[in-house]
Amino acid sequence: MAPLGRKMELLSMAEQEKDKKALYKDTLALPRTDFPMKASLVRTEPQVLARWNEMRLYQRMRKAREGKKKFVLHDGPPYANGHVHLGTALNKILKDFIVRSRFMAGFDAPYVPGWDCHGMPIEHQITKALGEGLAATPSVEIRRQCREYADKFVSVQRGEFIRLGVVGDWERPYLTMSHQYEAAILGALLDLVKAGYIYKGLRPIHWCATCRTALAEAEVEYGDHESHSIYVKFPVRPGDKRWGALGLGDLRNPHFMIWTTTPWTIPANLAIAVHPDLEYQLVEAGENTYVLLSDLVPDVLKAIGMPGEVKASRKGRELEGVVCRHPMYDRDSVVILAEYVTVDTGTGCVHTAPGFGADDFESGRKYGLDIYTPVDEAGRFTADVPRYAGANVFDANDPIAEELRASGALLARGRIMHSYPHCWRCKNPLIFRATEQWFQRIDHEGLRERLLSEIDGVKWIPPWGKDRIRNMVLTRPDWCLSRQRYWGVPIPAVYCAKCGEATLDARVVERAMKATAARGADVWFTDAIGTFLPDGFACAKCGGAEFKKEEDILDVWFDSSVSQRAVLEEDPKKDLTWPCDMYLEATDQHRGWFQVSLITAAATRGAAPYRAVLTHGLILDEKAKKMSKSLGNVIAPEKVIETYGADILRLLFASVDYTADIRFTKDMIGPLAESYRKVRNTIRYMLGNLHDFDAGKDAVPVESLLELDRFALSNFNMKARRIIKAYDAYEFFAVYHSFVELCAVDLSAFYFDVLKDRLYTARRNGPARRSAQTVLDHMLRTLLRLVAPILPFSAEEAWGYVPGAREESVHLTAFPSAEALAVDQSLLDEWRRVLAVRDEVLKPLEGLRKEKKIGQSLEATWGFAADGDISGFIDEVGRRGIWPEVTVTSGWMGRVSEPAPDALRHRSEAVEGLTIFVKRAPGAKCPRCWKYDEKIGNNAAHTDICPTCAEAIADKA
RNA sequence: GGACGGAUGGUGUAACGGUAGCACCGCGGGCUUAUACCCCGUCGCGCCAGAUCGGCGCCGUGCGCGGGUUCGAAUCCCGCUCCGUCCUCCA
Repeated sequence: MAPLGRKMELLSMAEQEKDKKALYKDTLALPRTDFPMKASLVRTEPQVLARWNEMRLYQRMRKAREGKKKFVLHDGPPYANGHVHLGTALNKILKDFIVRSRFMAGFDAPYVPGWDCHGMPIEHQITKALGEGLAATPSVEIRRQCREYADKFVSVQRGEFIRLGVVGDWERPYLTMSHQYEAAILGALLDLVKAGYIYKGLRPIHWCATCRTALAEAEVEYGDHESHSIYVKFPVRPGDKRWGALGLGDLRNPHFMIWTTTPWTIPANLAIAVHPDLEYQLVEAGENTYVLLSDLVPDVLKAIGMPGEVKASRKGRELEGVVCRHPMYDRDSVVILAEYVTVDTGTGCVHTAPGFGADDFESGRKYGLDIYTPVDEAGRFTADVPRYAGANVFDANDPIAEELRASGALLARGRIMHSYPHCWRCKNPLIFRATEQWFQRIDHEGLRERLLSEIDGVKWIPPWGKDRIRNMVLTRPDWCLSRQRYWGVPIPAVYCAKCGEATLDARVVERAMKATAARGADVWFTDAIGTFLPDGFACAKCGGAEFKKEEDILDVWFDSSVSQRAVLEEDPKKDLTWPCDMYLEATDQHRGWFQVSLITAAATRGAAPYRAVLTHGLILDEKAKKMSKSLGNVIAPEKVIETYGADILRLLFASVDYTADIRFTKDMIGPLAESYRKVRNTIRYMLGNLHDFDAGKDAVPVESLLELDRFALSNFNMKARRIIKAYDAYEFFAVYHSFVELCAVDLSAFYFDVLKDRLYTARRNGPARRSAQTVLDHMLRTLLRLVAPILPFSAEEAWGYVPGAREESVHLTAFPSAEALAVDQSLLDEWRRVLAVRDEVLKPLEGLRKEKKIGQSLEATWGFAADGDISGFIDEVGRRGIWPEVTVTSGWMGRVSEPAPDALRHRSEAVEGLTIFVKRAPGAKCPRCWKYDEKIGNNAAHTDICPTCAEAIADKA
């Protein structure tokens, strides 16, 4: 241990050193800025929002591009129910990236957001709240409450979208429940009616006999239910030609055997379905022969308690067209083919009642069978059904089974527990029932082909979107437009009071439309039917003059399909265009909004309403499961915003490939916030070093820039171009990655690091420092603009600190033009080699550090030995005085023939024939610039600093 | 079941059919003139060596699996697995 006195002496020397340092520190141009390193986005973002609101940013942006080429992104309306979730946030943020970046690319990019207001989820909420009172509540009152509910969430969501930084016309969004919009819906319907697209047809739906209403899938609860289980035989009609052709004439008493859990549907049986590709066996049991699916023969024989003998077998396909006799009535039941026949339950011969089952209905359609639905609203058999007319269908199960047994048609009977649909409200079991609905034809006037050719003309991003929607359109059935609901736009059809004939008349629709334009769609419910009927209106079928109003409303998809008309076409300010430039929604909208909009537009306007369609994936949780409220795995955007800020969420959405589904996990946010900090500090560093720079006065012309600066500028411009190109292609993840890499690698790790010495120690207003500042100023202003669409809050905040003249908001500026981003390719090529050499120098410097011979690189110097091209190159670059700056060393020894004994040698692998020698730099450390110099003290005025520093402060101190 | 996607290190994202790269995280070191910042190294696991360059073992080796085409495939082809969307009156 050193004696005490010695220690004190050391201390005092250290302090002296410190004083000296402090003295010269004042002569340095260290970075200075008030732009905080710590973002505090949670606090600052609302302040930025307030400023935008005050300056009316959106309106200013529009004004700034008045008369410029438009880019119209048409907003797909989110549903006005509940709070914004991550998926909606992703959608709106991507839209905002586009609106802002198209604006900055020079387009006039209006954005009118909207909401989908009608529909089930809201009605569901309201009717649930009404409970028992629902039946006594007039429909207009239910609709009023729905409207109120929608209104509430429109304002909730509007606030949330604004908080995300989404810029747009929030003062006049469109609502599908506005009078104007509702009238536009009827306007579209009117066009379709006139053109002959609309017809009335049948469709099977879930029906609650107790509530006497149709149910949506969301209102259906699946729960255990004990059903009957019966096996019933259907005799093949004697002398049936198809059967005869099978060559099975010697089999006695051929029957098809079916199994069902709903005996009450037997009266409506019209067919028996078999699988075309499966094998069926003809099994003799007792007096009869039964057609059974081979795989199920043992099970069935066991169920009916009879031994059997296989006599023959046939493919299901061969059985098509065989005619059987109905076991209860003198009627046929024909054998048909269906893919949905399964091999795990029943007999492989499926009882088919087209009026009472989904699959049955489709099969019935396909085979042209009657959609026979002899059951009324209350679930009672109609007069059409002998012996059971008026009976509740569930009550009829036993008597029907009994009748079948009595006639010998019943082979076995039991009970079965299985999952069965129930009514969400009254909890009673549901029936499936075909009902009359309004449809839009898809094959009318060649519409389907026109849809397909329109699809070809649209740009789909990503490209496979085209195949997806194409295949959907290719096979989609007619569009069922009616819904047995309250909350929507009514279908202004009328029913003849006398004969029940339904009529959808253009004149009536037109009257309804006009009244709706003035007072909203409620008019259909409030006004007398007579006000909608033209003079002398009579039933086309029976001539009756008394009518009842249709109570069904339009599918809400029809509402949103009309937005291209209601919003784009009827825009009162003429900001928007038809068609628009882009629709942007999640991939599920290929079936949804993209498709319905296309159908309505093509049918009523003859073309697609969009030029391009961009789709994104859905948000998944960490286990790659879809985020949904029912799974309880949702992360609310607010959570992210409250903790990190909207810019972080936006950055995250920018960083991922949105074309695929996006897995969203908490641990994604940490690294993201880190990238953000990197970018923020890069910006802060530039701000700090421009505190005394005014481009107007101090900028250096490009040709006079130092070579390093010219290289950095060129390199920067090249990447800036790449980023702008990525914006043009809507590849925000490419923007993000290029941007972060540019900040971290090109700027922070190289240019800024190397530049420090010059910025801090060179003469404040000397050409060397001004040269660097000129480039920094260009970089800063460009960088902020490039990042503005993705980080609008931070970019704006930083913009406020940029010294010198600037626009009021970064969001009122444009991306730099190509000319402003000049690239000197030969310089870049040359510097690629410079940087390669630099990397080779850095390696042995690290070795010196490890040996504790140096701390900072400035404590070292280096030389080289080389042969070939590289040798001349390094010499040549050295003559321009570039090496010490680029490697941050004190001086440069040049070519070394005999390395000093204390030098560290590094033979390069990357650059052939190159060896680098590094060693501690000679001389003393200049307390001002920290470089080592042998000439310290040569200057009389400043005996303790190096000549360069003495020069730098000559006119100052 | 059908249509359409997705599957690269802890995370995100790249690579004309020819060395698996970049950023972030983590870990180690340096700087204190970007002062909770910045720089460098490392980053499948383990071991050895040492002025420096490094060496060895094991597993991975394209991280969904298995085949094929090719001198050579992450990249092209085929089959399968898992996940997602749609086919459903949720929007």
